[in-house]
Amino acid sequence: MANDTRQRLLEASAQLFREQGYAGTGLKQITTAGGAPWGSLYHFFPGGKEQLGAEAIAHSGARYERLFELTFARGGEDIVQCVRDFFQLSVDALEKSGWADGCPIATVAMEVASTSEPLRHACAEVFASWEAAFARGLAGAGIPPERAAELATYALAAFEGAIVLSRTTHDTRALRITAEVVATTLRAELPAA
Amino acid sequence: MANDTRQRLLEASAQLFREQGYAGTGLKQITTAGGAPWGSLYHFFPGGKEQLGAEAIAHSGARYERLFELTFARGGEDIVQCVRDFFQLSVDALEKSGWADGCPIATVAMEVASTSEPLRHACAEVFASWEAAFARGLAGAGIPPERAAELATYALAAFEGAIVLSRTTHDTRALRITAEVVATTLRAELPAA
DNA sequence: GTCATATTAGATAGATCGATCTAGTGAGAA
DNA sequence: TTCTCACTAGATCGATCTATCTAATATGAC
Repeated sequence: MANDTRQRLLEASAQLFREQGYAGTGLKQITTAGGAPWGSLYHFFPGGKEQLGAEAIAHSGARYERLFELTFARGGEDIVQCVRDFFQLSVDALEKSGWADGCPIATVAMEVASTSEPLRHACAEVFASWEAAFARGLAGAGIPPERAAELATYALAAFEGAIVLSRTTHDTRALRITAEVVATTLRAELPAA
Repeated sequence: MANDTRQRLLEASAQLFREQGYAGTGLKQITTAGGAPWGSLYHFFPGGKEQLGAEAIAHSGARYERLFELTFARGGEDIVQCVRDFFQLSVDALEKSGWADGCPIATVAMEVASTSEPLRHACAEVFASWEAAFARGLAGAGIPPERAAELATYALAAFEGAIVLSRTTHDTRALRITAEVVATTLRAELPAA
């Protein structure tokens, strides 16, 4: 068909929501950024802004999950180094984008937690998928599954919070420090080699 | 004077920004929630929404900093228990408020990081003040000042991220797990008793 | 080629946004 | 009292928001 308008709208939405949040991004801005005609927006997303939001969250979530798995797969056995690598990806992304590209959904997640149940739920599912991917990596390194799930939640929380701090302060210090402490903490949980 | 209109506007702003974010909160909603006449808003805050936002951030930040210091003071020597207590405060606040009261400024911080330099700076200052308060507590427990500053950044990041997860999932699990891991990590850094 | 459908085009509605303005009210100072 | 000034009241402005609507135009099936 050679028509990727829908995809462009989705990616423009994901990028803008990531930077400016949900309420702070207008549909007009999305169509402009996506190079899509206004009429197409409600054609592809008849549910309006909320549908666009939900799909953008899921889209960003799935892409980031692949990044998780790719990082863990590339790291092989050394799970601690994988964690460090993943933090480093965010360091690079923040610096490269001028502190715009933090977590793809955290901004929206906080905004909509008390204002839109469908969007909150979409965010919760994404976080759960990331936690699961993280937990698989930790379990693969020999940590008992139940403990791996707990540590995945912890590591994800530390990661998200470090992004909040680094993006706000325009300084990667929080991400770098948090990466080291989390890496050390996780190493201590690994089974004796 | 017996006129606390300005204060009511400030507190209503702080509460609404905390729940719904900056862009998602209208000035009309603020005056209504604060029981203040529309005309008063631009009388007390001639700088408009941005001034109101900056002052609300500083207001929330100072109040939360006192909560930090109060928790640390009450805990006496046992810094690890202080950390646990502080996480517990958030657990209680989230449950009591129906998952509305998370971090007082995180939602706004993420939103404005790429859209308003004055507001971003206000958030950065608040985070710095919390880190400093945290670091004082850790240093008071015998951790070398430089390391205390690092651990404060780490603990604050973990705390913020856990709030993001708990508020989004409507489950205090992330906060509870993160509190335990962080507490264990910090205990290992304390000088031998 | 013809027809049905998918997509685009963009005007428009109706609401709400932040901000400004003038007029009015009220309490305390002189 | 009378004056002054902090504060309130709320209409109003232009911009922007989401959403809907009708036409026009492509596109692919047959």
